[in-house]
Amino acid sequence: MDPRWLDATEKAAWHAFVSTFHLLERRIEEQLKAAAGLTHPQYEILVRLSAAQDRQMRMTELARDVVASKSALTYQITQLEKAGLVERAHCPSDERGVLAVLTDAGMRCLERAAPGHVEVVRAYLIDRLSREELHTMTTAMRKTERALRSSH
Amino acid sequence: MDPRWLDATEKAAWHAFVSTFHLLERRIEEQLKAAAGLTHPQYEILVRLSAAQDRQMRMTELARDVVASKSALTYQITQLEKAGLVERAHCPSDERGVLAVLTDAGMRCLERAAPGHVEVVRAYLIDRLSREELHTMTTAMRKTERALRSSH
DNA sequence: GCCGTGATGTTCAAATCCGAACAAGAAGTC
DNA sequence: GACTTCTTGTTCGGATTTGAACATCACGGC
Repeated sequence: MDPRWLDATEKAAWHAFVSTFHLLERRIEEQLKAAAGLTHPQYEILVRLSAAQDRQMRMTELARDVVASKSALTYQITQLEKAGLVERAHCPSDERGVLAVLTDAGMRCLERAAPGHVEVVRAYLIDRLSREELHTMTTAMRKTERALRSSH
Repeated sequence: MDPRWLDATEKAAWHAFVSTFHLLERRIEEQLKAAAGLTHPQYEILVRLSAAQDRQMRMTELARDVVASKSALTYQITQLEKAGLVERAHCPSDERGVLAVLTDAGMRCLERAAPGHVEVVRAYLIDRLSREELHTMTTAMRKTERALRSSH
């Protein structure tokens, strides 16, 4: 039986989605590298930690949040630790557990990088969309996110 | 002066966008690897070539289309060449130019992988959105894409 | 024609990501 | 308590990406 191919509208939607993401990702990497010597994954890690209770999070939870594999997170936390932006700590409630803790230097680094980052996200995405469009996009993305997270 | 931070709605939109893309990308990689031993970038290359005049394209143009760096494309074309899915040819009109040409084996490989790929894109994104949502998302993505492409 | 500027594609080292394999601890069952 | 199963985080090898440097060729002005 023949698969249901994508029609022109659907193809356009998919293609625009993928291309735009990659282009935006590039611009973001460029900005973060210049402003604070960070990669996007690293920046995302710092953001989550800064928003977390006591500025710390379990490795697995953090990996889920930033959508990274466990090994990728291990690598990035090691890098951030070398840079003095994050520290590892034992988890009191679980002997196996490791906590990633944001240091003061990490917080300052984040504060230095954040304004320029937000600027880019605004300039190329957020500020170009109406409130209506923004809401629709969020709804759409959430549907897909839920489906993907629940099916694994 | 203080930057205009993202409010809750904007932050939700941005976060949903990034997370969803990464999750979907993972699922796509998984499907393509299982179905045809391809990565997503490789699949995208085959798709463009299959749609191009004479199933061939200049390296630079192809790189722009799939949003890859020149060196990344060189690497992937080499991989696809080893697999017999693509061949390199001299460009008649430009002595420096290189043409990537889709082989018959490449076409067959694409035909084998495509149905399952479309299935995933449908199941997690396209079929979950109304025609209205689809259109809004495309418009939104295009605005950003244009802005990013024109500014570099 | 010649020179300066740009474009094209490749190469290289370094950084990063992934997945599988692994050791260690938690959690549930009997 | 002993056993099985699951979870946690790391390690390792291999694959991929990036950006800079490079050689080659195209193109415009003069």
